[in-house]
Amino acid sequence: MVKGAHEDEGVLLEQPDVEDIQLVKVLHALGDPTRLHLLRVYASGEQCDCSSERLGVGHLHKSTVSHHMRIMREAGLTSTRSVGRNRYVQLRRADLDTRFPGLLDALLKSLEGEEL
Amino acid sequence: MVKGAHEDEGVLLEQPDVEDIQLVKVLHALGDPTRLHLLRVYASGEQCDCSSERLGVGHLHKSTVSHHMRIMREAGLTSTRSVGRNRYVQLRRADLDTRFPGLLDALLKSLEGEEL
DNA sequence: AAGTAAGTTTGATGTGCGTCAAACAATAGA
DNA sequence: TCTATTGTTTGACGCACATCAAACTTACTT
Repeated sequence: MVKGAHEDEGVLLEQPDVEDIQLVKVLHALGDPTRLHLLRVYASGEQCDCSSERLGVGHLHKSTVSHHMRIMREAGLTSTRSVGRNRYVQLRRADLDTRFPGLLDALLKSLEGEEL
Repeated sequence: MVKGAHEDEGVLLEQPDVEDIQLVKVLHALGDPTRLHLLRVYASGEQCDCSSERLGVGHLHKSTVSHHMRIMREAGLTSTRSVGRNRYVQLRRADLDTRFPGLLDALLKSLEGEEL
């Protein structure tokens, strides 16, 4: 229904304002192999459905994945839209670039070819 | 004794090789307010004596500071030389730039004006 | 040699985290 | 209206971590 894609619909889950994003929380959120992997996934795919083998976290319980996504969202890394019974997650690239210029790019570049 | 400064003397404490520095460990090491503060200190002062009010961690026990410095060293962030009964710590700028180009600069820039 | 100073190490403690399982909520489809 | 699906929430468990205190090591000083 509606259209084929999911542009702007859905309800945004709670997330910190740009100016409230704290570096130490961002780094803490990324100091975990699973979440660092998820960062890479969200950086590749524009936005992405959650809890699935497609995220490369099929070995984890869905509640665990949900937990990780909450931490990333509350750290200000990701933005989640709830549409229907799906969640669409995307990186807050613009916000992160505003708050910490160059950091995200450096992180993603550092992540290339990194084993987790 | 010897000369006035401490250029190359001292014994290097154990630290990972450049190619063994893992991003996730670096980020985990920096996902803590105290260690993020220490990063800023080591970035300013070329190298620096440890365990003191001068580090801005006077509220912590010396063993706690030692613990944090060990974690940063084992993550590959810092290099520690033991000379006499002092430790001299410095950022592994070149190594970090080799391993993760642009990351350290972005981190330090993001750290400017950041409250911890 | 004795004492002092700088750090590390070990042990103990409380807290937070990653994980799973089960229960719950909300929505889509029959 | 049932039923299945998607994801969150809560509780429990084990493990890691930040912290302090005390003991230990090493080295400078007198």
